[in-house]
Amino acid sequence: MLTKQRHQLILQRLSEKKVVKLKELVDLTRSSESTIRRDLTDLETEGYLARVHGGATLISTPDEEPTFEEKLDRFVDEKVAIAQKAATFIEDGMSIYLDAGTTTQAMVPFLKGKKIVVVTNSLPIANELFDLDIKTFVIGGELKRSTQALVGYNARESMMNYRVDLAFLGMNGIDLDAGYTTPDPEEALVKKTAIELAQTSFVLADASKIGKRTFSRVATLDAAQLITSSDESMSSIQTITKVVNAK
Amino acid sequence: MLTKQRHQLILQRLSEKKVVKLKELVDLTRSSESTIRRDLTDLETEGYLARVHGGATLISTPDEEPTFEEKLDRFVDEKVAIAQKAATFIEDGMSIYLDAGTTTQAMVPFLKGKKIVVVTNSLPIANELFDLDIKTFVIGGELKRSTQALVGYNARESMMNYRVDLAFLGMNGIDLDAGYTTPDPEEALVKKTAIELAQTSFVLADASKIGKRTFSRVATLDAAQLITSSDESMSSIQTITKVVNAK
DNA sequence: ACTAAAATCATTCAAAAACATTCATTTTCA
DNA sequence: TGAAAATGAATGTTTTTGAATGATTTTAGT
Repeated sequence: MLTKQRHQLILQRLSEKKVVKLKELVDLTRSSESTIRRDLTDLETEGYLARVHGGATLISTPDEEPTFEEKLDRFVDEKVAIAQKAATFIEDGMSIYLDAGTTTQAMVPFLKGKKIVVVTNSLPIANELFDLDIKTFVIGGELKRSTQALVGYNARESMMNYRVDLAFLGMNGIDLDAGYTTPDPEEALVKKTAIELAQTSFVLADASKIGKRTFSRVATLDAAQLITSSDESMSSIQTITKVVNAK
Repeated sequence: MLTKQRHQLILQRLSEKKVVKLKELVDLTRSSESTIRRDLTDLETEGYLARVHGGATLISTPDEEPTFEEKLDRFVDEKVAIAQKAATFIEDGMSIYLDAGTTTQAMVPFLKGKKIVVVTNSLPIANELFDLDIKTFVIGGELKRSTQALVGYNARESMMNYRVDLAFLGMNGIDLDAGYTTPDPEEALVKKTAIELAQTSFVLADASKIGKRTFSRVATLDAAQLITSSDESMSSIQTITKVVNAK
């Protein structure tokens, strides 16, 4: 593989994911660690990226260190764009399911004023919806520590009482072969159930999730439309399910 | 996971929750305590957060005044006394139900460290339990505006999946003739169900509720023990059910 | 208020991961 | 063909990490 091509690949991957691991690039380009290291050093001296231990990240703004708020914003930008796009599918009178997760949570502000009913398994989302005065149903279940989501068998049981028009799900892995995947089996069960009870399902995922596969299988790609802002592998996924570009 | 990524996760969580516990971040990032401590010290020196004992907090958190309502509540001391008394009935290994309400919520601090399982229909209580690291199940249902409680038919359905040793309920009216009453029929349904599925039930009520009667009948007085700090009409109620004095 | 127990903390250390550097080999291109 | 450039492996060094230890703070009980 030509040096130019590798550099191109690296920068592309970086612009999508904000940070890349060295090992990741080794796999991606099928070249040695040494080579990737050299590439990263070169690209750094050319000002395209910043090396960090374990890989590289996008360069910070040229003039000044971004403030705390700005950094957060940049991190959230992609999620918000996806969330906003997702919210456009919601019409007055609909009932929707909002899965736990930062991307789906980003949808909440865009629901303001809509005459809808929301079902969710996320405590933070329920709290936000409460503030927005939106009719909200919370499913039962065990409160999971890391994500403040309600999961497990009881959650599934409780969900079966609802039917929604649209379901919006976060996802950790989207892969052509593996389909939609997430690390925790109990969360996977909840997501799976959500897809079952919704008329139409959407998966919200930023570019970093595309091509990834994690432990628990949720569904095949055709079970839900994908809303993302990644161009990468869009074309191949599009042969299986509908893909919405949030840009 | 790359250091940069951890830092971003930490800042993101922090901006959402205002304060984070170290343990929480360990769960979230799946890295060791040591690593998180190092991250926090780094981020602190970079000026992104302030470390506090047990975790970290946003740099400029204007500490919230106790709300108008809280200040106005003359019964706050009484509530705490009742809550503390109620908590003494809970032993390790038990499963308990905590009804939504300020008095039952006051029990939560007294649960710290107990090896129990809690079922609740209250979002605020679930949030507090989350911080205390107590195994928590939330029942499903509609989120009621005024109390942030989950109520209604679906709540009842969802509750039927659990069996608890003890149930602790708030109540608006305790009257010799009318029994236990509460204003909202949907909440009454939930309370009634809780009493059904618990082996032993307790009603927590300050003096202001004694002798009152409100719209919806929950149960007769003998269906639950009463924990109160009122001497008034204690004697007459005692002929019907067990009364615990919290003083 | 005081003491004991528990939780959290800073510090240290060894293992693991990632690193820069060197060098022999392969590729490229004149 | 031969020199320059690029590559990958080998080496020893540095950084990062998680566990262990004891110190410190917080909490609970009297």
